[in-house]
Parts: sequence; C-alpha cells; structure tokens
Amino acid sequence: MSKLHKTVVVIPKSANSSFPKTPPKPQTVPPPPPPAAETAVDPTSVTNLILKTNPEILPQKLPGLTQWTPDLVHTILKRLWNHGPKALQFFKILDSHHTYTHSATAFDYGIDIAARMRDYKTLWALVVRMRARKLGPGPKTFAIIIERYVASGKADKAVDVFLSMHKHGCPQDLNSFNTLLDVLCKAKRAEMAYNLFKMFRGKFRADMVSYNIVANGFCLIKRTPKALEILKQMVERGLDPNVMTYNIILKGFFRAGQTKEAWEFFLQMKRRKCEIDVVTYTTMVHGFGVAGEVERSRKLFDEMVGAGVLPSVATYNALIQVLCKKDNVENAILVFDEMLWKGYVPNVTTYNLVIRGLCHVGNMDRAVEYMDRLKDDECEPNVQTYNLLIRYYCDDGEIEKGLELFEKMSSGHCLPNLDTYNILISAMFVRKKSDDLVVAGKLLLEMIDRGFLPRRFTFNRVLNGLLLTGNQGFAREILRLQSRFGRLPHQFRL
DNA sequence: TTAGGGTTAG
Repeated sequence: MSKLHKTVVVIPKSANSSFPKTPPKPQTVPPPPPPAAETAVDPTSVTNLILKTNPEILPQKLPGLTQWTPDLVHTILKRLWNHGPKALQFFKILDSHHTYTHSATAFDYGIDIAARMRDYKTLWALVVRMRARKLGPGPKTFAIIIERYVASGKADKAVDVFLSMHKHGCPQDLNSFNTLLDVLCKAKRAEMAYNLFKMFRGKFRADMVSYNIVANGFCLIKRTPKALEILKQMVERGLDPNVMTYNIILKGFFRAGQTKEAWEFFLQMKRRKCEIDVVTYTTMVHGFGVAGEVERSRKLFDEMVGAGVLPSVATYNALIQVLCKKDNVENAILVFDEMLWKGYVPNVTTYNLVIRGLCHVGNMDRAVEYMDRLKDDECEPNVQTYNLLIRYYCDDGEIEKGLELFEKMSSGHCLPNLDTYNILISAMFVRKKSDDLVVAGKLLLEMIDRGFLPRRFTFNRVLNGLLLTGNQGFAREILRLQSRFGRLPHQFRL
C-alpha cells in the first residue's frame, strides 16, 4: 500500500518547484487515482496529518492524498488558523497542484493568515497571484487586509491600502468606505474615522450606515456626547435614525456608565413609539445587570415578552452572565434550564458563561460536566472554553490538569491560540519549580513555531526563569533564538 | 465583511 502510494507521488515532483503560470492542461494519461481508502479523507485526519508531517516531506505527501475540493480546503485552513506557518505551507502546496485550483475564498484565508503573522511580503504576493488568476482581490480581500493593518497599529497604512484599492482592480465604493470606517471605529480610532468621513462623505455619498458606524465608534470610546452630535448631523441631513441608531446610543450610555441616561433614552424610545426590538431589550438586560441592578435586569427580561418581543439566545446569554456575575451561578443555571425547557438551543457562548460561572465558585468538576454536555449537544468547545478552564485550573494550582487540557487541544481540532500560550506560560512561574520553567521554555519555542509572536516581556521572563533555576543550557538555546530574530522574516522581529 | 445585543482576565 505505502509502496503504491510512493509511486503515485513521484510523478508530479518535477513541476513542484515553481508556480505553474499556465492553467493545467488536460492530460492524456490521467494520473492514477489515490488509493480507495484515502479518497474520502475527512478534514480532521488531513489536518492532523499536516500538523504531524515534517514540512520537508509534506509537499510529496499532500497532493495525491485525496480529491481536493474547495470546501475541504476551507475547512482545513480554518482548522489550521492557529498554526499560521502550517496553514500557509498547505496553501502553497495546493496552489501548485496539477488539477486543483484555489478558490477566491481560499485566497482570502491565505491572505488573512499571512497578514496575521505580519508577513506582508506573502500577503501582497498572494494579492498579485489572486489577480493573475482573475479571482480578485475583491472588497472582502481588502476588508481583511485593512483590518489586519489596523489591528497591528498601522492605521495609516490601512488608509493607504483603501485609497489604492482601485490600482489592484477593485474600485472603492460606499460599502468599502463604510468597511474602512467600521474597522477604524472598532479599533477605537473613531477620531480618525470621523476625519475620513468628513473628507469623503460627499465623494462616496455617505448614508445612514456610515453615520451609524461613526456614532458607534464614538460610543466605543465612551464619547456619547459626540455620538449624539453625529446623530444630530444625521437628522439635519435628512436621514432618519433607525432602530440600530438608537440601539447604538443606548449601548453607548451603558458603556459610559450612564445608566440613568440609558433609562431615560429607553423611555423616550417608548414614548416616541420608536421600534423596540430584541437587541434593545438585550442591551437593557445586560446593561442594568452588569451595573449591579439585577432586579431591574430581570424585570426587563420578563417585560419583553409582554411587549411582544421574544428573547433570543443572546438575551438569555445576557441574563445568564448577569446572574453569574452579580447574583448566583445556581440562579443562572435555572435560567439555562428554563431556556432549554422553552426549546432554545444554547450556543457555545451560553455554555462558556455557565462554565465560567462554575469555575468562578470553584466548582471545577461541574464546569467540566458542562463542557461534556456541550459536546453532546453537537456543539464544539471553542478555544475560549479551553482557555477559561485552563486558566481556572492553573489559578487553582492544578497545573497538571491545565496542561492535560492543553494536550487535548493540540490533538483535536481546536488549536491553542496566543492567549492559551500566555496563560500557560504565566502559570509555569507560580510553583517556582525548575521543571515548570523548562515547560515554559518549550511552550515559548512551540508558540514561535506556530507563528505567534511572544512579547519581549514573555521572552525575558522565561529566559530569566530558566537561568535562575539552573537551566543554563536551555536558556542559551532560547537566547540564540532571540538573537536570530533580527534575521528572521520580519513577522518575527521583536 | 456595510451598522446595533451574549464570552475575556482585572
């Protein structure tokens, strides 16, 4: 079997070294089909194979492994999300496949992953390649690129990218303009967004969406007066605020701690017969609850059905969070049961809230029970589920159990993210054990290997820890790596 | 991926 497989793989090797510039030609001799047992490979086993296989031999193993389809490729790219280098290698290998060609979506994923690793060279190479294949880059591609530049503190660069979109064959329009504003606002750069808004609102014919985005931007930085000013401008321009506008302002009041104003605003919405929807109520339930007014929160929750607005899962989640934080987990669980009783399907957020609530009162065993229930509910624990359990185990001094969960992640389809590594590395310092520091060192190496950039602080902390516990050899290894950083591709530069 | 509501630690 393995011998047969080998002969299959040798054939495409010659064409492997560079990207073929021409579309694949129909072949007179069809390539031998992959062995029957491997034709229907599931995403999990392919992902695990990619993770386990040495990068040097992956290019030989992968192409003939299965019948590649866009869906399979997308699923695998998503699963490899927290292992950027592997994800990009996978993308590149399939990009030079004989018969399979990447979809626009796959390119967008690849671009997103490269951008997240701050590997801008690869990012732009993919953009060029995408265009050569007439798959884009499209508005979504630019939304991704802009968001990543903003997220890494390069808002000016993001604006440049927006302004040069048309040079890549993707003309700017109102949608892409609104996306730019939104990305800036979500990154707390409302002032910058507002300046652009003023500069270009005529050119792109700013609409209600643009105004809502900017108003929300100011709410996000707790500048509700400015948000109200935007609302006023909007009305002056003859644009009628809609329920989203009001919900934005309402949430803004809560965010800024102005519960009194929020209540007044809500009453005014009612008086003026504005539309009040499930989002309005969810905002109210959550807002009053986290402000400590649990009774009021509950009352609003009970009131909404009478007002003809049915709670959503998010509304239940809001109430559950409030009860966990300001009341009692047991009451939160009663609400959880009630929602099941009424036929709602809790999502992973619901479970995470209950799990966190239980962890918080030290009931780790029951928390784990809910994690198992989550799996039974054809819902999957996500990286947040794992992270919060790992965090509480470590805080509890049960570091082994935390590490056990971590191991589980690496073998399953929920790869650890940057937070996971930071949580665990920090935990390795509490017992002041030499062995723990060695684990911290290994975690540090592993996270770098997976495309995460440790902060300088983390680096030095691990280094000092190793030196203080007599692990000079390992410390030197890490030091060598640190000094190599200057020469590594710039995504690794400190 | 054009706007609003639930997870995050302190």
